[in-house]
Amino acid sequence: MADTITTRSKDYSQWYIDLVRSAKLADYSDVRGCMVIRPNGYAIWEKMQAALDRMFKETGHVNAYFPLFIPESYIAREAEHIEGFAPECAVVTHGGGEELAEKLYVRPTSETIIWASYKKWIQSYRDLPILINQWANVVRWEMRTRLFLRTSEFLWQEGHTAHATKEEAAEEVLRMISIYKKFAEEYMALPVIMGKKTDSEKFAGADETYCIEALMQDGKALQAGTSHHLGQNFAKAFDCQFQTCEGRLDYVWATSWGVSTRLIGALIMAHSDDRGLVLPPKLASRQVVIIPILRGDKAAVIEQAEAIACSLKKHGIPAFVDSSEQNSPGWKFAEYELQGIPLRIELGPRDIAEKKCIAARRDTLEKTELTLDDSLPLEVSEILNTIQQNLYDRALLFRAEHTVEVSDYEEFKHSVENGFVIAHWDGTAETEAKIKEETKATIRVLPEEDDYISAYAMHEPGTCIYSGRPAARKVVFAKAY
RNA sequence: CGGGGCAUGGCGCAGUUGGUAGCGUGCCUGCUUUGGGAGCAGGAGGUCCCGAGUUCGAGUCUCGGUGCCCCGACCA
Repeated sequence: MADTITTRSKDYSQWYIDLVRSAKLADYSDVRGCMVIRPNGYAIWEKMQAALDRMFKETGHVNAYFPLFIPESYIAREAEHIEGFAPECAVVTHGGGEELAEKLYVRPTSETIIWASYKKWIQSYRDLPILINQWANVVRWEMRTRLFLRTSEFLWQEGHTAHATKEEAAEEVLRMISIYKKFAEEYMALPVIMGKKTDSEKFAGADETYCIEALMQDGKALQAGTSHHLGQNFAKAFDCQFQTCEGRLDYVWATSWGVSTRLIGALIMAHSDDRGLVLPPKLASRQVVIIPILRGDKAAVIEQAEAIACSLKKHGIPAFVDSSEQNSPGWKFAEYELQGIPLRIELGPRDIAEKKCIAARRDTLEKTELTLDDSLPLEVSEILNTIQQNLYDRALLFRAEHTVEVSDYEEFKHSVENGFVIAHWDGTAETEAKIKEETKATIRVLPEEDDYISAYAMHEPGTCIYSGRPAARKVVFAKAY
């Protein structure tokens, strides 16, 4: 018997772990809370990186790299920042066998070390804006970890920009959260709600935090990306002033934004099923697997399979043939379904005689016949597009079916177990905290998208779900990862 | 940091009142197979987490460590 995965209905959390490990995406390491990202998992990250990196560059950003180690004094510069991050930092106290004069923090995020450089680089408004992104690893000493979703070390990208005006920084914050939304929806086939965080859910050191929130199959929300307006907080902490075009001195305005390997977790939990991973074609490094049925004239079957792979590759579709005789076709079907290859083509002597092949979709498990002629690459390409679209539509439908609007607190408590709950909030941190304490649900997002706002009449005044006081607007609640 | 659980071939597990360490799967060799995780035969692979103790004898009992996983509080 091969690996079996716990079903989602039996134990969602165990299903997730089983899937990650049996699809060979990641493995536990001997270091507490740290994981090994295996080639199958890393390939997804590389596809994500490629798409995001292109979008960043198209909007004028450049890549750079800053040190892994941050002097303790830097971390301590910004009050909220150190309060938020210091408790979960790994700290280096020795180097070269000697105790260090100043402790070095392994970066939990790089605002401080980057702003130490920006201070040196910025004198005039002519030096602005600075639009830098960094691909890096960061470390946060988490209490409890989960593969991809929360590990002590993780991979991410962090953009850090510097601007002459508050407005320009605000535009950047929105530009980047919009890119994240576009990426989530177009590449990950993952519908997300874009909007603002409440003050208590904000990034440590930010004036405003924007986020994209996604819904997983178990009804829990996952923050998939964030973009922060840092105001002048870090510029002030690092004494970073510039001369404006009017000749005045002013502090620089800052943003930072990031997504991490957590996106891989989001991808898994949004689309996959009890047979294993389901990958959107745009993030699959291998989109088509061709499985020859080796009987009769084996060489002829393999030759035909290779020919198909070759013609697909010529049309930009990454395809490969598994002609090994060590495993049966049935084994291969199951294995590549587990790995989430979007499309499988089965090809045997019977098919070749009839000039056709079988195509099996991973998302629906449907099998269809395709004709073996020059139109094949085009047909395959269309199926892949259909799969990509279907995954998005399916996830969007799921979200719609798991979003409810409530005005009664008892109903709220019940509904919040199943997905997003839209309700009126009086705008106070006290109410937010009480609700979290009683239900473990948090305010995920104050939506900023017109479509979403009008669909749920988010700006309609009403009565707070908890306090009964007047509420200016509705917000989106959920239990979160 | 609180509560629970686990530690035995690569992986998953069993191991009775303390008495020669086993099963499934995977791996290697060969043959037969191949349209939904193939069959037969042969084979390799173990400081039973670490340390002390009890005992003629400890995977098993006692004490002390360590590590990991799960459930909560913190978090992308």
